[in-house]
Amino acid sequence: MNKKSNSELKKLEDAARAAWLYYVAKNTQDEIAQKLDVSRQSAQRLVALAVSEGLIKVRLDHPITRCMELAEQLKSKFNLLECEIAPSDPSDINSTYGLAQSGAKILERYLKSKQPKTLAFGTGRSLKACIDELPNMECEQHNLVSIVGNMMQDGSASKFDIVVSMANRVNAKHFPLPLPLFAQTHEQKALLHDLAPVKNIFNLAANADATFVGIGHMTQSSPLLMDGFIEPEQLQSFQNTGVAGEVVSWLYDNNGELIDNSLMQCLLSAPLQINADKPVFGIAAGPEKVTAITSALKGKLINALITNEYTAEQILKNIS
Amino acid sequence: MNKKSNSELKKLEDAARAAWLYYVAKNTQDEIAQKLDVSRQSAQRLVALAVSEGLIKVRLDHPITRCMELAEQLKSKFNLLECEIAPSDPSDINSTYGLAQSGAKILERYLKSKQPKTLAFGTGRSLKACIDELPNMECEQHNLVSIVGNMMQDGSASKFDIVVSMANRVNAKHFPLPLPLFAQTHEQKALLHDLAPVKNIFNLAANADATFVGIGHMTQSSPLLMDGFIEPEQLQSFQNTGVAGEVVSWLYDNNGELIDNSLMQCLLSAPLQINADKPVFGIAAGPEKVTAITSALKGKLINALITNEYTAEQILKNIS
DNA sequence: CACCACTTTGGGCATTAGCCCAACCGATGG
DNA sequence: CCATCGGTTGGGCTAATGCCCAAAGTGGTG
Repeated sequence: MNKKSNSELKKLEDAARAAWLYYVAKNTQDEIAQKLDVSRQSAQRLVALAVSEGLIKVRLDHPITRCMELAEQLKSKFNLLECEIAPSDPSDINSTYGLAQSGAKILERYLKSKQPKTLAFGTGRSLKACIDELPNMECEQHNLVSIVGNMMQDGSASKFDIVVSMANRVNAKHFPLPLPLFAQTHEQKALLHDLAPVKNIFNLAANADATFVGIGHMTQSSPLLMDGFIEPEQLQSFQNTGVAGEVVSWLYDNNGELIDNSLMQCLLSAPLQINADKPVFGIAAGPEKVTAITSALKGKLINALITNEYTAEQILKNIS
Repeated sequence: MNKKSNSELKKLEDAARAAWLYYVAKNTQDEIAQKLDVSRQSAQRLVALAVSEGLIKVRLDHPITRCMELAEQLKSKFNLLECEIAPSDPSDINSTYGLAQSGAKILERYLKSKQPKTLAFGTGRSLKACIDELPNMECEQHNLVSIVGNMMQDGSASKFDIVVSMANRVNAKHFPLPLPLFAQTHEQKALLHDLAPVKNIFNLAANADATFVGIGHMTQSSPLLMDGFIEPEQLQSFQNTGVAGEVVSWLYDNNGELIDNSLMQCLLSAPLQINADKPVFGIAAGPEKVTAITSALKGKLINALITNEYTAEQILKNIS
């Protein structure tokens, strides 16, 4: 995916120049146009390109009091190791702007460590968005481990594979889990889990310094359904049998108790490991996710949370 | 030092919110004003406050960033009209790969102008490499002038003659300087400089819209020595008498002061003309060149610079 | 070489941002 | 109670920005 043609790279370089002049040197687009000898409109396009290509990262460096209070409350209610709340856009509760930046900030903290760290990752759109907010870094000392299979049924790699795209960006050793999401049978599952590389990956994951997972919900827009891992009828049956959400595809009920059914018995994801001092971050926000997040917190499927102001408020309202 | 009154803190928080809505959630200031229930102007002030308080961090995630910063530093330290820094290959500090492209880009900017321009040129390998990076163009409106003799002692044309090979490529009117590098005597120099075509060329050069020169260093690989213009003993004596470098064969010391000796008195190159608004670009890079470039900058023998990242860093380290 | 499809360019225009300034507010002291 | 003063507010103006669209350029194909 990093295949950019030479002319595209050249253009990106110009875009970076333009963006630098614009954001860092505070030039107007007119001035940039002069300096790069292009028209004003082209300069504008270059700046826009730099932004849309993600060359420009904006970060807000202020502890917004309200968010900190919410974080504090959630931490104490659910005994969390960490909790980060991004501000919400009050007029658009569905917006997850900001979540990615907050997640990236946490990730960066681990990545910047000189000590080698092992970080484990689930899947999900929010998680992917965090990766996209990471700067390019050199982190050869760390290990990135996938705890959920990255193969689609047809053998292609999942487009939400976190570990690979993250490794591209931060240049760390990475261990994608070369398995589909579900096995066909119990026996196959046992077989696959007995493979040496898989055992090694699970072992790394079990001892990871931090784990980052998305939290899937069970409405019509459930990620499992959207990405074709389950059928609409299955989703319906999950909803009917009280499934509240999923974490690395482990389904759980309203109390966060893992559900044991035939599907789960074929699930190839690493078992969820929560131990006292290693954080397992759930990353999710939005009205649809509130129940799923609340339940995951109740069942201690996660012990750290990255969400936004709106979602945090709803979670606290849910349990009070 | 962080003594902020309560109301100031409150204001900062609003500023943070406004800035978040502006930069992260991409709201317009009007929308922010509505959401925070202030006037549009106040919203603008809040955003400006957040920026000036450093709450907003903009990062540009592209290798070119470093180059732009270095260029800015050099420009302000030496009061340069222009400065272009090409990225260096970190694993090979000697490589001048990229320098030629950067130089060609600047040249092209002048050549693309519809207005007739007069461009003056010294000699040098780096400069030649820039020419080789130029695309073929039709530039009949421009004049290309040589400010250094292109004749070898035996009457053949120097292989580094810039103006001729450039004219071949861009099809512009050109004025090679039909003189050797050095005259035999003062009298001969006066005679040659009095020739009408030479006077015309010097006149054009003195009023050139931009001048491009290489920067020669004084180690064993000095271009003057390599090309047979001076003898090893002369080089040795230059080194002993504190010659730091040369620009169009004008020798100068560590402070960029021109050196006056018998050889210089016979030098036929055009005098160096630096005036406030016409750039004289020095083009050079590499560890051997650092001292020569630094001195030329100090002495204002050049007022614009094209070099690479490594060299720029060394220059800045040299003078700090 | 002409043709078509696709991209890039820059003029024109509506929207947005930045800033000056007069009016206003509220605390303080006479 | 009023005068003063530092600071804040929002009207109004201009510069800057973002975007549409027609036109020019580019590259691939028969």
